[in-house]
Amino acid sequence: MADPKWLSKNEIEAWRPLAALALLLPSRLEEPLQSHGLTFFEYSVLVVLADATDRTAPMSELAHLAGGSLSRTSHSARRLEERGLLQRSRCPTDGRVTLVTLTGDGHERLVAAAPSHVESVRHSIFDALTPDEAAELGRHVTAILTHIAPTGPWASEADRAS
Amino acid sequence: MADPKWLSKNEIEAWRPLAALALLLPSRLEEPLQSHGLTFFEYSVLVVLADATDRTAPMSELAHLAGGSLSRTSHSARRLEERGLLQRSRCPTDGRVTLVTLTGDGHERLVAAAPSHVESVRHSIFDALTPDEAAELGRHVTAILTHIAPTGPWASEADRAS
DNA sequence: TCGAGAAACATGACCCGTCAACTAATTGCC
DNA sequence: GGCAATTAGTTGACGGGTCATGTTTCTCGA
Repeated sequence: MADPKWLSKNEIEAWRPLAALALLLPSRLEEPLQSHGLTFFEYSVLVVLADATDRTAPMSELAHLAGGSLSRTSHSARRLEERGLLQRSRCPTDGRVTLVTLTGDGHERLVAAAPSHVESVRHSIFDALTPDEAAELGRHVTAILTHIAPTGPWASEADRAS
Repeated sequence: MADPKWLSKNEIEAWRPLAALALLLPSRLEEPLQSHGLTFFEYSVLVVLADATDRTAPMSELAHLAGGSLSRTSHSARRLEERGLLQRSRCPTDGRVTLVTLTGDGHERLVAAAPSHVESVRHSIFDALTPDEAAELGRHVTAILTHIAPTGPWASEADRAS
């Protein structure tokens, strides 16, 4: 129990459900978007673009904000472009970067898919918790994120300033 | 804000990190096992078998306890059998079920891989939280699991008795 | 008892993500 | 200015998961 090589009983009781959730949550997130022809990651990409100024972002920033690798985002962006939901273009000031822009169709698709996604999130997460519990959960998860990936978009301004 | 079709500000603050974690955690779980030639799901399968009586379980029960679909588990079991880490056999009393048994090699592989996995979990999760926070997190996540998948292995005895 | 339906797996096609190259553009440095 | 190192993206091969379908075995009722 005191052996740091193993998890304590309390840690196991916290870890098991978290592992189960990590295995289950992805499918729960894909499910409501599936009927709209979107992956959760594709949905995340569209959300990031919709929030960006001019609905445009460089590929790298898009990857960073959407939480995917550059390769994954590039593949995804190519497929979304083939379906007309976004558009890629060369950055005029830096020939290396690809600018990704949300199209009108892309925005429509996002607006169409959002309600069922929100409904699913609400039903999956918040129906099971009180507001206080949800806030606690958010704080703890943020602490984990900050710890394992300090450079993520959830980083505080102070961290990013470095 | 009061519109139930959208998430409240507080809910968004809880949801965003959770979504980010759902996107990030899988890769963090795969990483330490990769050098041992195991997927996180394969690892979970081996863990379930190691805990089972006679290190054997029917395919369906294995899928249920490991948190995967039957198809996923079947594919995974076939590949693990090809690598000699487990063995499939026909159940003598019911010809439909496939019994899956952990081999000696499989157990060795599991024992070899476990420490780095545990270390990773500890570093990813528990180094960022106090014991009390970890316990809270566990309770909240369990509440979510119970709510979205009441038939899972985390269900209480009372639920399963129905 | 026998035949329809259900249960338990297996399988193959397809899609997605990763990893490892590779290309192209830019920056830095001497 | 020119060349090496860095940055940004792309691409293709490969492996794993899902979905739909097929197969075998069992159950249950008439």
